[in-house]
Amino acid sequence: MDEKVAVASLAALAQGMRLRVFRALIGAGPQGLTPGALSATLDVPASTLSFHLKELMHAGLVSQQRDGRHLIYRPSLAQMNALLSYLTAHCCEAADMGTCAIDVPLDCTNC
Amino acid sequence: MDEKVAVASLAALAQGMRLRVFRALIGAGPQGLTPGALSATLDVPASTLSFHLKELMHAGLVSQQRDGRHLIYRPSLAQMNALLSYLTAHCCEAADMGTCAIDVPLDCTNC
DNA sequence: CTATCATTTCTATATTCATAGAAATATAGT
DNA sequence: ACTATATTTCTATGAATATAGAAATGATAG
Repeated sequence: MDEKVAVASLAALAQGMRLRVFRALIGAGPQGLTPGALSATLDVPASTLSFHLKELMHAGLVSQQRDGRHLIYRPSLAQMNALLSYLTAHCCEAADMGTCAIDVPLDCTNC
Repeated sequence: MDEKVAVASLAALAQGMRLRVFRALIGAGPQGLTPGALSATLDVPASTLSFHLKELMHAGLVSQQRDGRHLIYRPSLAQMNALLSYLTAHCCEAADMGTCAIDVPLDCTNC
């Protein structure tokens, strides 16, 4: 994960509708969801949803697979993990307080 | 953490300069850094830096404390933890694959 | 090969954001 | 009080983004 990708990923999530889409996919897990299901659940026009799914794809946060005339979108858990790690990496490194035991999640109670 | 706050937090981090500022603060840990130090390290004009610090403050991702004529900015680890939890909550809940053992981080290898 | 369904791309409009110079504010030392 | 230092607010300009209707694409069944 480099800064460019991290910024793109964060920007992808930094928008109400997209965050709802992504969380719905996280909730669905590996079985994923179709745009149709998302559109119905989240009550959003198909074209608007498609715009947001494209943003999430571009950021690498979701993947797409065709199944007949449906598309299945799934969360890219590896990419999400990489992002979380990037955000919390090197926590308290400059604080010279000995080892900071945490990595992800970032509790840092012992810093 | 609610959606509004999550979006604001993500938007605060979804910008190159702000992400660099935040990561520098994460690296510094609880001892924090002054705008002067950040400005020098990141090679950014004071006014631009101030704009970004204000955004991070608004999002609740950093805190501010005056120390003489310096200000000290520190990362708000609790807020950051809340954000990470929000992003990864309910992972695979709809996937009816039994318990998904993960919380944060989001490994989800057993989903 | 036509009808239908699922989804995307095109298009336009309205809104929001990043940058950095210059001026203003706050604190401390003399 | 006066000066120096640290930091913020003001201001203007240039650039990026969200929305949703209408048209286009891709896939299947009859």
